[in-house]
Amino acid sequence: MTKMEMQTRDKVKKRQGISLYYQVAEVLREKILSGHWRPGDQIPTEDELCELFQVSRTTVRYALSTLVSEGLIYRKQGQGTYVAEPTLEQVSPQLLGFTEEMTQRGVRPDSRILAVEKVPASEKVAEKLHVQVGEFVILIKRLRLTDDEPIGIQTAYVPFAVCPSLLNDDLSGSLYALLERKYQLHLDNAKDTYYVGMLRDEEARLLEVPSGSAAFVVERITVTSDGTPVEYVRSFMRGDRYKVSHQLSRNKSFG
Amino acid sequence: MTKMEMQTRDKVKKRQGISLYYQVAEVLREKILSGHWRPGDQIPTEDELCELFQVSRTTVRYALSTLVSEGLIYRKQGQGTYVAEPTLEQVSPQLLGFTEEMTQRGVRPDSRILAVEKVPASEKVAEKLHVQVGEFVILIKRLRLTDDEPIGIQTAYVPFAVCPSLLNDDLSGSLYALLERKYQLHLDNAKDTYYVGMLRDEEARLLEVPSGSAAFVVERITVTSDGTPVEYVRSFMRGDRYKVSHQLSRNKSFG
DNA sequence: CAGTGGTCTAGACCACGCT
DNA sequence: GCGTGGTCTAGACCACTGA
Repeated sequence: MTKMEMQTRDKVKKRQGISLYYQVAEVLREKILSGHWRPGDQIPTEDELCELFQVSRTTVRYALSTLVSEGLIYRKQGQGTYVAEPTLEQVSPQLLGFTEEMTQRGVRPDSRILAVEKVPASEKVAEKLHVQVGEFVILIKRLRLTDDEPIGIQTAYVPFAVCPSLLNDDLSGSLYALLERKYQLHLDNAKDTYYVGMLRDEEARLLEVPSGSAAFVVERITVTSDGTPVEYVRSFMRGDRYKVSHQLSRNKSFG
Repeated sequence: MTKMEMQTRDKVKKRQGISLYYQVAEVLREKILSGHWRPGDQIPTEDELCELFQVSRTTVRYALSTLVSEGLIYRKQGQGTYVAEPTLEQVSPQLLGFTEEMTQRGVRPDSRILAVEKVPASEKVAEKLHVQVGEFVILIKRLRLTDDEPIGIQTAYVPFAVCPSLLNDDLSGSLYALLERKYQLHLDNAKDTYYVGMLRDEEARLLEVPSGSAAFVVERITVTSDGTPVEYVRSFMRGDRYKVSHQLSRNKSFG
């Protein structure tokens, strides 16, 4: 397998507050998800990446570590770093955001922001997030895409008190990355509920399916290590294209 | 919360081939698991750990990163590093049959047998059960009810070789109970896949919903402890009444 | 403001897998 | 031997938190 070349000398420099390792990871992630680099390919060595991006080896290694943890690449000591096989289906009961889930499935996630607003919590949202009715929450409504095809519409609610400046953040990417990286929240677990729903006219139009089509609905409440709910999200996924798998075990833990 | 002190100046030096960061992590892990440091406690700062172990900050941070990924500690920028709450029940979702699941949900399960036959495995069934195409399997098709209301139609396939006399058994109750008690199979785990499907005329009639209604489809492959698939079941549940919940947990690796 | 973790540099030497 | 990733140093500056 030939080593992959970087075509462009990608500039990664002090782009307003984005860390270098994050930018490096971004570029490499794109190479992989776009199919520019394919599973099994060896990517440039760490020294080459240092040269290409004009950053230190520590920075390159930190970027690579994040990609390893995402399952996109793996390292072989004494040999090189390689593009991993895409994980076919999400089987582990691991809590992943949309961006992370799709990356792990080996498709390229994207999103279009439909709405970002500060709104008073409805009764339902208040109950889910353990806040008072009328208390401010941030609503984030996004159209989600995989490989440029619309796959679902997600409406997330985050307590305003938890991250007041979220309104100013770039919400086109991973919300979880923001919550963890910028707001230092320690997401711990979530409860997912799956059921069948119906798409209304506008939703169907956005998802490019006939009005009245069935949707695979996912409701999730995400809580941090100290038990605080930080996100309630309802996702209407295209019923014809989305599925979820889980591993269940019989063992009643300790008979 | 008072900052925890290190009592001993733990030696971490070139212990034959064990890396420094690993030794540092080992010592800290022991402090936490032994209860010497308790959840919520702040551990020594990175600079203090450098001093204590006489290693560089990079090494300390790498050690801490491994503990973060293990969920033992978490960091708060500008504040410190703290011992995490132990993860309460990281038990993966429990594998239950229909009868067990509904009993646990507090409703009365019942079923009507629609068909029990010995049939040759189709290509799809053969693949799922790891048998040869055409090899005999037992098909069990049942209408499932809760509190006397039809809720779903289940079609299960069990390799004939696994329990040849299943045809003579009473299949109106729990199949899992039969497999475990009578056939001494040790059911271990299953993979569930959920997606949206469509009900055909006859299925809709049995479920007492309009033809063409959406169904919540569950596909399950159940395997025993030795990895043998013993059941492949596809369930068309009423989309208007059935939902499934799962607990997911975050296990960040890096960041 | 001082103190914390977050990011980053420019080196160094080691352990490993190949030829 | 040579090139790879693995480990490690001794600094530096930044961003965030709390008093």
